[in-house]
Amino acid sequence: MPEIAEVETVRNTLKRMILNKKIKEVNIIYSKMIESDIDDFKNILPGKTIMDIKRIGKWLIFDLGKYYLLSHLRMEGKYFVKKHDEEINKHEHVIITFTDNTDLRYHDTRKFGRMNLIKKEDLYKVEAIKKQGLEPTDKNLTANYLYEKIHKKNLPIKTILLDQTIISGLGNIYADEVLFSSKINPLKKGKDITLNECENIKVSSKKVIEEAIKCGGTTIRSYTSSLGVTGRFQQYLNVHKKEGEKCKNCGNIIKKIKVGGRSTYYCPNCQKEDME
DNA sequence: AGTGCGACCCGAACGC
DNA sequence: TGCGTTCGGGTCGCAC
Repeated sequence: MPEIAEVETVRNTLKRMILNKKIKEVNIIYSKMIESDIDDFKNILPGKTIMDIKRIGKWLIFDLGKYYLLSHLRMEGKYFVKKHDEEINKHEHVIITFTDNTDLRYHDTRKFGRMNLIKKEDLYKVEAIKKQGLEPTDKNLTANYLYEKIHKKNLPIKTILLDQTIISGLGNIYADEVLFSSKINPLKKGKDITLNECENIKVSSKKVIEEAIKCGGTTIRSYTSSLGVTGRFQQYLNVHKKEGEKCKNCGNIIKKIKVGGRSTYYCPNCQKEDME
């Protein structure tokens, strides 16, 4: 599933492929994908040039000059660059055609992804963007910042790590990996997390995300990043999707549980419940 | 305010 | 084998 490392990989790949291309026309096949006005989307995009591609948390941001096109891939969103005359795949929902007759095609089997065309000055009026917390690589992400955000919360730390308003960009895969690396039980409540553990979470999230970005992200289940790029990080996963396998650290069997409705993998020995 | 949970989707995995 | 059912996963919105 696209988490911060996957989105970053998509961003870098797309920058190489479509930067400076000029939009000729837009074909919206599945209109629920577009959160902003559909007519604006069709009318404003033609003539615009892809000036830059940025990212905030898991949001991909196409810089079009006066406008930003925001794109959230949710679980299975991908981009492909194809020739305009290639047959349209049934999971391709939005097609942006450039003046050189290549397409940027948004592909999403689950149709969960969303796009939003906004004026640049309105970026921080978008609620989801405004609320984004600090990224794992942000220098301002400190143990104290985390401690302040979570020490009154009664929620399991796993659930807290998925909250984008605290740390931005972690999803279900990396949250499990960060907790394993921090040796914290996923069910431990926010209010029971010590400052020292916050330091471990900070260090681990930075390490896990930087490694994952270096590998081009994780390819798991149906998720492959765009353009045939296959992430290599899955071979470095320690717990996620490893139920029944031996912990690489201690040899105990990795367990799978549900936390806040989400599948959660952990080592019951390395991440004991009563450990501080 | 904080928390919990269903809805959104549909391919894959599972159960019989 | 074939069919019906359940699951998963990020985020939002609503209920408590």
